[in-house]
Amino acid sequence: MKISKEKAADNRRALVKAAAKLFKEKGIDGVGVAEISKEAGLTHGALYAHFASKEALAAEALEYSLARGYAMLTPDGAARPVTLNELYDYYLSTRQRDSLSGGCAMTAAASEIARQDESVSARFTEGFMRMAGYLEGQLADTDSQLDKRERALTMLSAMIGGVAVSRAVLKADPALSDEILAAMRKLVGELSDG
Amino acid sequence: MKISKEKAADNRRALVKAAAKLFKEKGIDGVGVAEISKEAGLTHGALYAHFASKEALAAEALEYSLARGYAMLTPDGAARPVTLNELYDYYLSTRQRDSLSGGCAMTAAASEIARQDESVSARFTEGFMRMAGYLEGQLADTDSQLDKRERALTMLSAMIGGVAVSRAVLKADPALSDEILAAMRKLVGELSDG
DNA sequence: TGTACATCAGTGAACGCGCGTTCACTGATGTAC
DNA sequence: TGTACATCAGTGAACGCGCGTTCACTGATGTAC
Repeated sequence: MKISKEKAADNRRALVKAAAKLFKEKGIDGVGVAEISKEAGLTHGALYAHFASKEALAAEALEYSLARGYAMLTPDGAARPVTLNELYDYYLSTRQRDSLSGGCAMTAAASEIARQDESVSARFTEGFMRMAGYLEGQLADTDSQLDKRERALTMLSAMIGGVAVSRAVLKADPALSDEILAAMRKLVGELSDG
Repeated sequence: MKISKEKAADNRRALVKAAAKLFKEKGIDGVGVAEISKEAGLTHGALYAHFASKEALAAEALEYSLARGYAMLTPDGAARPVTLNELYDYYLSTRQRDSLSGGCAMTAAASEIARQDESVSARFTEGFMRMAGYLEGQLADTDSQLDKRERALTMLSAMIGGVAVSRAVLKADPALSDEILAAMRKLVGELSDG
């Protein structure tokens, strides 16, 4: 049956949201279109009325996740201003580590992006630079040998790596996992405001 | 036909080596047992004479990769002693970034490990701590607020994240990719010897 | 405003394909005599 | 040392299954008159 334009737009959004959640949780290769459609309350056929392919959906889902993440962590989108220390606390919290589906898409996808093609890499790069640019603008002067842009790029990469490693060791050594998050929190604090 | 014990052991090693290479290149979910067997010059049936499952092979392949990486980057195994600066130069080189199959397994697998089960997480954790322990022992005193262990854990996580991000943005922005590696090299240098 | 009908989002069966795993079989190896 | 035979690594067909994608069909929406 045909559906109203409004409802169809809702369904499209539901597909992107479901894909964003499941790709972070299980990886792009780890989820099928059937599961994504089901999560969105549709059948897999409907997915192809909105997206040319699974890959096109992946690119849009990544864009959605990164936009959500940016809005959550910066004053532009947040209900109230977020300080850099609050951003670090959140990003390097056990809460964000423990929620693959709710956490940052850059961490969840980091090592997988290199294997996807350029449309996905482009979305990742935009999201990464948007966040790095924001960070750079907020950083204080320190006596580091690195300038603000260098610090912003390395801090964001380091946090992504820190959470990824923290997640990777979690099952085998939870105490080490916590220790890595805490140490990384100290490091970015030091890099942020000397 | 039956094969000599020596040849069978060779074949087993070839399977582990092929799996290590292909898992790094395409991810664990991204390669099939048929492709691994073919790369090793065997059929998929032979794989099951040596390993209980694809997952058991994955755990052993990860262990193999990490042992190789450790041997390459530390004096214990290397033909000649390797200094910390040489280790950083190698790890954060475009050469290692550009070779998924030849590079470090921790970077290639980082965000995928969290989705595998405990046998894989355990191998990752062992490899990570072995390298972090070596790094800690080699670090100089600095005026950082972080002690040596904290610096070793964060430096290794940061390098893993740096290479992963550098790879993720490579297709979309090669200059940025180089910039991230160079900035991370400066950061670990600063953390290493003040 | 009421009626006729074209549109098209969504359904679900079907496509070919590759997945991980199993298993009956092969035949050189390696052992027992 | 030579012969008979048990072993078992490796082969390749077959298993059920889920993958991404296509397509004929449905029927409420939304438009034209």
